[in-house]
Amino acid sequence: MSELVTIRDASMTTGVSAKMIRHYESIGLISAPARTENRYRHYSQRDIHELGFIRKARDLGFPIEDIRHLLALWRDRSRSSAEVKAIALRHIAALDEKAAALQAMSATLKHLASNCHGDNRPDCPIIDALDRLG
Amino acid sequence: MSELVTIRDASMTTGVSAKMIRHYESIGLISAPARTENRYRHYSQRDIHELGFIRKARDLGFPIEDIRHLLALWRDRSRSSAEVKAIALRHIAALDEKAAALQAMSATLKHLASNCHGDNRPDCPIIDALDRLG
DNA sequence: CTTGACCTTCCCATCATGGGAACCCCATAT
DNA sequence: ATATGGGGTTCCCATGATGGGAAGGTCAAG
Repeated sequence: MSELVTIRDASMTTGVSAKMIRHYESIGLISAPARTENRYRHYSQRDIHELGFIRKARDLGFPIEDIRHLLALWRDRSRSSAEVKAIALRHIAALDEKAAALQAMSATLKHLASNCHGDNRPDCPIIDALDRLG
Repeated sequence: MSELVTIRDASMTTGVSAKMIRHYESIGLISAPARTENRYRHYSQRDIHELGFIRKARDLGFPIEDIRHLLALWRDRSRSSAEVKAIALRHIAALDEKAAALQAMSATLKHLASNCHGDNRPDCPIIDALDRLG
C-alpha cells in the first residue's frame, strides 16, 4: 500500500534535483524506473536508496564514472573492500592535487596583493606580475 | 623589418594554443589582429604581449571575465591599484573557498579510508558511509 | 470548465578547452 | 611542374555536471 513516489518526491527525499534524476537515468547510472499509465516515473525504495547513495558520493566529489563503479560494488555483496578503497584513494589524490593547485594560486596572489597599496595610484604589483613575470 | 608572426608563432611564444587565441578573439577578449592577403592572422608585439598577460592571468586561475576587466585596467595608465586589488581579493576568496571544499571532502574520505582494511572482505566503512550517513 | 501544479521530452547554456572535418595556401623535394 | 607536407581558415561537436525553459500531456480542486 505504499503511495506512489513521483520524481518530485524522490528529489525531495534524496536532495537530487528532478533534472539530475532524469539525467542519471539517461546515462544509465540508475536503471529506468517503473512508469504509471500516464508515463509518469515512480520510484521504489530501492531506487530512492540508490539516489541517496549517489548524492552522498557526489557530495564527496566523486565523478560520475567513479560512482558508476562504486554503485556496482555496493550492489555486489561479495565485493572486496580493497577495490572500494582503491577508488577512494585515487579520488583523494585527485582532490589533494586540485586543492594544492588552487592554494598555490591563492598564495601567489596573496603575496602580490599584500604588496599592493590599493589606493588611487596606478602602481600595482599585481598588474606588474601579469605584465612581466612568466 | 619584423618577420610575420603567425598564429603558431604567437602560440609558441605565449603558451596559448592557437585554438584558444582564435577563441579569445571570437569572444572579444583580444581585438582581431591584422591579416595578410591570404587571410592569415598575424600578430604585433602588442598582441603578443596581451596574450602573455592573458596566459599568466589564466595560470593564476582568473576567469575570463575577470581577465577582461584586468586587461582594461592594464591598458589604462591612470587606473587605480585599488580596483585591481579588489578583483584579486575576490578571486583569492573564491580560490580559498574551492580549496577548502576540496580539502573537506578529502579529509572525510581519508578518515573513512583509514578505517577500511582494504582486503578481500566486503566490509567497508567507505561504502557504509555512502549507504547510511547523510 | 478553468486554474494551477505537476509530469513528459527536447533543446540550449554554462566554462575553458580540444578534436576533427573540409578546404585554402605556399614552399620544398622529386 | 607537380606531389607532398605543413601551415592556415571556418565550422561543428565534445567534455562534466548542472540548470533554464519551451511545448505539451495529465490530473485534482474550485
